[in-house]
Amino acid sequence: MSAAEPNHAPAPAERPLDFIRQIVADAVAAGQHGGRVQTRFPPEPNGYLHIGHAKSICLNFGIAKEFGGKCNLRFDDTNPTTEETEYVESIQDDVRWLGFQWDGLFYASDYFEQLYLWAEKLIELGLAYVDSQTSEEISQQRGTPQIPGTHSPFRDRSVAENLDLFRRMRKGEFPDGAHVLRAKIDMASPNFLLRDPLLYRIKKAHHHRTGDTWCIYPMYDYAHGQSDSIEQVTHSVCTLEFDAHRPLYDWCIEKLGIFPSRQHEFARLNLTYTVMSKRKLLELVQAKLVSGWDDPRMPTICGLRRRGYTPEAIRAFCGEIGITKYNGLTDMVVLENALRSDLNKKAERRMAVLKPIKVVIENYDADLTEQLDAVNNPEDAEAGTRQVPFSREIYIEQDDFMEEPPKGYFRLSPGKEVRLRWAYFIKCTSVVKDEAGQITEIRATYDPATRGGDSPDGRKVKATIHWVSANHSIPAEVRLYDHLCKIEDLSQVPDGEDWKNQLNPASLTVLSEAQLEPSLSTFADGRPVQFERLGYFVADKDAEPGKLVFNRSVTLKDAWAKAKK
RNA sequence: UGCCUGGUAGUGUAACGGUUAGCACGAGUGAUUCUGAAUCACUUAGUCGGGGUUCGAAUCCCUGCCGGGCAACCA
Repeated sequence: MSAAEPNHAPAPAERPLDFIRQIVADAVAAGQHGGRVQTRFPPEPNGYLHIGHAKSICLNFGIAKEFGGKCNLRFDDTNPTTEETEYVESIQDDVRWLGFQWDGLFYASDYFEQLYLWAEKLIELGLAYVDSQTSEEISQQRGTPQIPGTHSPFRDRSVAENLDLFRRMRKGEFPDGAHVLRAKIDMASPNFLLRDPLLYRIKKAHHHRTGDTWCIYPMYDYAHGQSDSIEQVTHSVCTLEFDAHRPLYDWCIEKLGIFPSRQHEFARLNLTYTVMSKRKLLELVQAKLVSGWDDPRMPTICGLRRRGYTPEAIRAFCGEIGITKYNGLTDMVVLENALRSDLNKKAERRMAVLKPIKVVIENYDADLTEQLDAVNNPEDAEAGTRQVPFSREIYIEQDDFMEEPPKGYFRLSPGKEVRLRWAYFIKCTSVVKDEAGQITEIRATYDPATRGGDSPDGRKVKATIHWVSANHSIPAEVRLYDHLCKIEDLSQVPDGEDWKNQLNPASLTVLSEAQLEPSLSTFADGRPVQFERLGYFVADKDAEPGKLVFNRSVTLKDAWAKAKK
């Protein structure tokens, strides 16, 4: 590292370099590849991106940016049976939305011809052969961790025969599964991936980009490193499970004598109370246990976006969690705090009553409506003020009234006085109940001298509560979200047990009776907003004319809720 | 049982053989407050165990324990 030249050094990073960035910094300092840095983000278009991908995106694009390099977006589309254009498009949307712009946009399928030619080269070098066994036979010969594998009876076919068969595989002369191309490495290697790994398989499937041009497709291990090499990727960053693949990655590049991209592995992100596997997320979508990939409970980028997460919050989160090889479990509150911290600065405040109960202010003129000034964002003077209508009948939150308050309860109760935010002090005089004994209405009086919320006599109230004017408020549906899963660590679900049993049945609560202050109608455009004392919210796309729908992005911290536990 | 990896407060991380082992989140206490929010201050708590090497070890070596990964014609 060069703390060497303090004079014209850029602002020092607040954080020390993570081990990947350190590797890059060392390479640059050593003048490797002339100091050029090239990374890539290589998703397979077989699902939507999730927050774990965001970690990788921030890393790869971040490195390129910080070291004056470039980062490509490359679709790893070597398996036509699982990949779709829908995913290609969503991935591009999500990467852009996160705030990154790729330099090159590529597909592994762009390289099929080159990859094929290199496969012929491996055959000619005697390093690859066509195996005509079934997958079961090949699998059985692979051996076990303790027992070496055994050679395929086809392992010593001549170069000419291999070449002929491989070319005919390409031409489509054989059905799926009839032959595969394998590398000839070492059936006794302790690393299974070197026990003559498959390079190509026959798949007479329609590819989302190459159509029916090909009927043989390269395997990941054969395609990935060579694609990196073609793009002159200097640092190929991937997750830990590919660690064991590195020797094969290096083997291909070395035998082919092509640009030496190098692979480095970091730990993937795990978050509490959610799932982070494309397979499981797809399962949720297909089983309709969520409304889609963008269900706000999903940890997908589009789900988080719909939930009200901002790119800034996600990027800040990714910067906070660090990059290591330790396979940990990050607490969901870290993500939530990243959002709170971003939105606290930029979300305007409004009042909304989620579970309303009516309050009648007995000494307030029934014909009167006042417009009261309210601050839009105490954290941002630029946000200005607005006017909120006040009248004799208002709604407050059911949770803000208790007929028999427990110790430590500051809010409204019989005989107690609270402040209505930006309005008046009110004191509860009585309650009205129905036959069942349910409170249907709260009666109160207000103190005209406290207009605006300040008491001239200096008397204090313990609580300030939010409210809306019953005659002016607009109804809305509000959706509250909780953890997708009941348990913290989904990886602890034993094999053979359905992980879906751990889904949280209370992950979605729909409140259809909410009442909003009138100015909230202008938030239908999707700007984030804080409902005072409740949390951050965002309008949902399900809204229709006359029917607003808001999603709760995240609650505010709530010391009272915590105290009650 | 083989190979590869990893193990620092509750959680996520920093330390590059040389500080009283730092930071963030959480938790707790207090101040402040027209959001039980935010903000501010303080407190809490850690090098997986055992051996070695060294003047000095979280760091290097050995060993044990624990976690993760690896035997798809998936990526």
